Amino acid sequence: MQPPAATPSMDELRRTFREAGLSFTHQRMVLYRAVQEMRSHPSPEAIYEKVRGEIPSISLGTVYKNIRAFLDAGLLREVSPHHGTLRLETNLEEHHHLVCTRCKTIVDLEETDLEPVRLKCQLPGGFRVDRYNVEFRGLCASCAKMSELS
Amino acid sequence: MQPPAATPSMDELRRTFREAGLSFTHQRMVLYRAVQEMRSHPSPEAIYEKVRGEIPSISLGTVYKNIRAFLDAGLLREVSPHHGTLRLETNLEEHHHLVCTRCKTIVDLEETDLEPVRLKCQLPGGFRVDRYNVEFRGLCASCAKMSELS
DNA sequence: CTAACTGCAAAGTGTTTGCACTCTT
DNA sequence: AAGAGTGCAAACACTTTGCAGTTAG
Repeated sequence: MQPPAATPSMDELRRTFREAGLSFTHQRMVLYRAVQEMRSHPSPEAIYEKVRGEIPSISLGTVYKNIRAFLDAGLLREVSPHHGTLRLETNLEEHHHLVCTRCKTIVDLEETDLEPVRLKCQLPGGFRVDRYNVEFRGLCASCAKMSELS
Repeated sequence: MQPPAATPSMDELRRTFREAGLSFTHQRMVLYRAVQEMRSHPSPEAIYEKVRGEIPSISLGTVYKNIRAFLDAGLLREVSPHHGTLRLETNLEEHHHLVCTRCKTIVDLEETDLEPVRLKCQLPGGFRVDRYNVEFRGLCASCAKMSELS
């Protein structure tokens, strides 16, 4: 269901890091490989636990610093643009979201603004869906304008 | 674009709270109305700021406790099931998510598993979409089984 | 040799909890 | 009167930051 997650060779990694402007350290390499091997959308803590098997002396701070470096370099992404603070929803109807990834503004789209989403495949065994929601990510008008100026 | 957000009358609120098993207090009422008036998916902090205009002595703790009460009662929802902890994404391709709201597991669906999402309307002025992602929420097989037992 | 990275500990956020007091029912 | 809710402060969980020592380029 996922591409085979071919663990990249040392040399490929060297290049990847260099292109991202990151120097090649043992910790960094092990961290990167660990995340690639975990197909499970891991948390920093989960990555830390896994990597400790290989580098027992690694610190959680290093894990966080490297995750941030990977994110900034576009080597990794965050699942949700709203981790960090709780955001509340008043509209209990089925609806969708337009999210500005810069200022975090959320705008609702009504369900009827979209053609219904249709699955072409079966869902993984036994998963019971309650509802779905489409999230469009991008920049709102004012953030888009600001980013053009730079 | 949103239903008129008719601020509920005192009596309607009394009933709403009673049905939710919540007693009717001044703070609660002002909080609830404030959230309904803010069509902006507010954070707890934003709600606190707004409500302080009306009840300067209210505490942030009370705001959090009431938000939790509203969430538990289904009067409010969280925008993201993953606020709280950073979750990382290895798959940089366009794809979608199946999320178990109980154990927070995330499973990827490939883009080709879905018919393309089609908008029936214009996006609000000037919004620039980079990508979109469909999030199916529900219970995974094992969590579904566990919840049947209770 | 210099700049970047690591480990550790301290500081920051955002959120929950415990407790004495007050208000709703 | 009993139970629920409030305010305040302390405790927590998650994440970032600062710094001295180490390593990569």
